[in-house]
Amino acid sequence: FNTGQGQQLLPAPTASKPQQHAFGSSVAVSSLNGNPAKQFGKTGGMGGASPTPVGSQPKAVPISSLNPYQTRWTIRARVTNKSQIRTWSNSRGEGKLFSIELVDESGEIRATAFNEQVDKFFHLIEVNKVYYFSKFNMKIANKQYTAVKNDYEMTFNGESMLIPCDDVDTLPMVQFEFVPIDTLEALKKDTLVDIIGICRSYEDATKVTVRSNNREVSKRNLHLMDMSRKVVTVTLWGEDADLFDGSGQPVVAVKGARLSDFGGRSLSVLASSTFVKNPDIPEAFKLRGWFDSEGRALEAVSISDMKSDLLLRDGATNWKTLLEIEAEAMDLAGKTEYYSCVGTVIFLRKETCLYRACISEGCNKKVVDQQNGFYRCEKCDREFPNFKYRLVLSVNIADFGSHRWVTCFQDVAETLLGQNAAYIGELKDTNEEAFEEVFQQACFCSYMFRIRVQMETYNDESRIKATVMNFKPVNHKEYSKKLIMNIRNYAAQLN
DNA sequence: CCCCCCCC
Repeated sequence: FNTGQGQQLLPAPTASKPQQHAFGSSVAVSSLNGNPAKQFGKTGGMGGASPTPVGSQPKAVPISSLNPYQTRWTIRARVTNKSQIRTWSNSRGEGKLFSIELVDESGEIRATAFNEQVDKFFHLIEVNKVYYFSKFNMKIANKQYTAVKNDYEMTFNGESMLIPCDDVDTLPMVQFEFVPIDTLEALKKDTLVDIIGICRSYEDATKVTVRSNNREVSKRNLHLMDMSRKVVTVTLWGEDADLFDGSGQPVVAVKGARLSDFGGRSLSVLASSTFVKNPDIPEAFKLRGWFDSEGRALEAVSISDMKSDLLLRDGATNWKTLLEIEAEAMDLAGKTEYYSCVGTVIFLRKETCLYRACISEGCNKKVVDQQNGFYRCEKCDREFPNFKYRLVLSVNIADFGSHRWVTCFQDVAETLLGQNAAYIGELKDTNEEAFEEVFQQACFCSYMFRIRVQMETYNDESRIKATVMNFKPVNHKEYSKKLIMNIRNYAAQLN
């Protein structure tokens, strides 16, 4: 067993970072998989080839001192999270993996095991237990995918060793860095955040069918409120959704929830997130006290059910240029994205914008002219003596870098054209000049658009399907501010 | 070497 003692004489690059004591809170997590590790005690190595000599105690360095340039070290850390085993298959190959999250007094780090290492180590590791870890590979962590606060990650290899250690009370539990709910609006979509709130209310679990794989999965929304007086909707998935009991308005803490821009701002609890009900931490007690004394009486102001026009506010969300939308559509693969963009209407496809729709309430299906004064709706399986015009308007919008066809349905198209569908239909049938005029008026106007983008595939050919959800006139003051911010950000990237 | 995490 190598203690890596020499390493401690070297400067530890991150040991003096304030982050090591910046952790707000620490909590024990109950293990989700009842999979007790064998207790080899201090003298037996697990997984490694060489046993530890009797009576010797590995000398541990702080997690915060780990880096890719020093390899002979041992850390002593508590396992605060352990994933399930997952398989993957992509162009670079396939395999299986699991990962764990480790905490000591100095910080935290994630470790991932692949393939043979999964077979060797998965069953030996138990959540909340403390182990000595040595002989791991180190690599740069991709912060995009983890809420664990470390620049590096450990990877299990054939030499890796872990030795169970009697629990050390001084070792912290899960580490949170909570952000107040009212600050979520300013954060980028997809950011991973730690959140704590009172579960003020919660919905029943429902089944949803996942578009990409046609699988059914449970989901359940919770509504969390914190001392910023704001409420955010947090979605649980699968078994977590089915098993959650929110009775008694418990405190809920999540490490590594993903920020979405649905409804404004909402959160999704991922498989990699750590979810804790009524955590034993000071923030939870403070929140409980605040809620019981005053929070409960406050009106719930949600950041997750913004009116759609508010989604066009700057900072609300996901601004892109048309080029960026196009570039990102490539890896959309069956998923849906929402973007905000500024563009100018450069063309309207007026010839095909109207269709004759079924008049029964809420149907709107296209009807077939029976040439006998009646119009047949296949969906309703009925014939009617009349129809109503509805709009499906293809609009070409342009910005400085690109242009794109987008679809506007009924209400959005009526607003864009400044006339209702019935009137436009009437003009088409009776006054071609006035009909033309409507479209000329609508052309070359600039707007802030909220656009839904999906990748559609017809016989092996993919194309971008874009729908305008809503739009509003360009607020030039707001837009200029945003452009100036972009320039600052680009300049910062160059440095 | 993963990094999918779903739905409105």
